Amino acid sequence: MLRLPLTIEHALLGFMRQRPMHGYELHQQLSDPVGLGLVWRLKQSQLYALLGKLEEEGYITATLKPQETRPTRRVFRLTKSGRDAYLDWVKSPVLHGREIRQEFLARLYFARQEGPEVVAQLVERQREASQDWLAAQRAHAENVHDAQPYEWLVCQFRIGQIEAMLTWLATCEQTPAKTKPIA
Amino acid sequence: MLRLPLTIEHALLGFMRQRPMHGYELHQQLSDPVGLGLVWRLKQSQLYALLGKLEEEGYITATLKPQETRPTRRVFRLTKSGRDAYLDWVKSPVLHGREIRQEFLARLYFARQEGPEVVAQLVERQREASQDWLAAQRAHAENVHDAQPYEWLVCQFRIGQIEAMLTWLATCEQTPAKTKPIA
DNA sequence: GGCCGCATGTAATCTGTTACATGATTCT
DNA sequence: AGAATCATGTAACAGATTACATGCGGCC
Repeated sequence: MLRLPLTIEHALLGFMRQRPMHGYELHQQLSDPVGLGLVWRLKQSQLYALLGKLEEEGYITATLKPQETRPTRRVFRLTKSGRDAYLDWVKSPVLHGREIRQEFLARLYFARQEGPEVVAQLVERQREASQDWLAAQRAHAENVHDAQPYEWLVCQFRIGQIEAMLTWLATCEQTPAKTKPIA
Repeated sequence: MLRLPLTIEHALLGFMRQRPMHGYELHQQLSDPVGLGLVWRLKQSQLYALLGKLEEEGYITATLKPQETRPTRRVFRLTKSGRDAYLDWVKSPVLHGREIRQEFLARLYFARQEGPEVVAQLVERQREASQDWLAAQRAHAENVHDAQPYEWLVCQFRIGQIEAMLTWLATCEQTPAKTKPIA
């Protein structure tokens, strides 16, 4: 399986997994002010560029849907390769603290739509990764305590951020997605 | 006073404030593994590009220093405008949570070299800003609690990060820079 | 009549990264 | 002999942002 860099491309795949969508619709989904729009934003032109790239690389295919009065839509759907890349992404932890704000929150968004098991898996794997970071930073902080006060402060900052994240991860598991009313 | 975007350019000014430096030396300072290298890194080519820009915009001036066996150095020093921009920067809080990891830690690095009063001012102003963020996020979290669980989780995450930051800010003030031994 | 929404993009610009180029000196 | 350090950059490419282009329909 090909591997995209861990970026917003996967979020696009995530939307197309819900159902086939055209560019304009994807942009609206992405801009939802109570959804992914909270953590990531993308210019329209950039979106079309990324869709072109995803198509070239075989993660999605386009079919034309002529409209009566509007311009013809290009509707994109996932290929097998796109589905695999997405499913791998949505369960994987991020590897650096700096990626949590956007990348992890995006994964969580889609994991919640996949269901509680996927959320649990994502959260658990992220917890393990984060605990490793924490241990490393703590060890490092001890070594440099007196000799390198600035480095120590940087460590302390990171330790605090990671601890807060671990606490928060627990609440993620306990916060279910809105369940659809059984109409 | 002209205003640069809040970025690494100011850190370059900060080094040149300590003493005039040439490009290669700036790059070494910036890459110090127990100093700014912990939070920001810059490619050599990018550094030279930024120095050119800073010179064009009048924040620094260059003088040539021929070496005997090595290539001639271009030594940069701050202009009045560069000094002003730096001094304003090093005392100002960052305006978004995402800027703390790099931008704030960089300011702290230089504030510590300016002395405890500058650290105190930077920390105090950042605390005020962060407390405002915190209040806003808390208010928002209450409003969306049941209706928008994902948005609520995003809020909770931010609240946790800001709280951890506020705790850490206190330790910043209490951690003095290495004092030079009175040789 | 003028602006907003729909739906597609292209072109120019800016920014940053990677790689290359030069050439002497000191370290292994 | 070969690698690393000193010291300057340039050139080519990749990525993202900004602005522009088109054209119809509905709303105020």
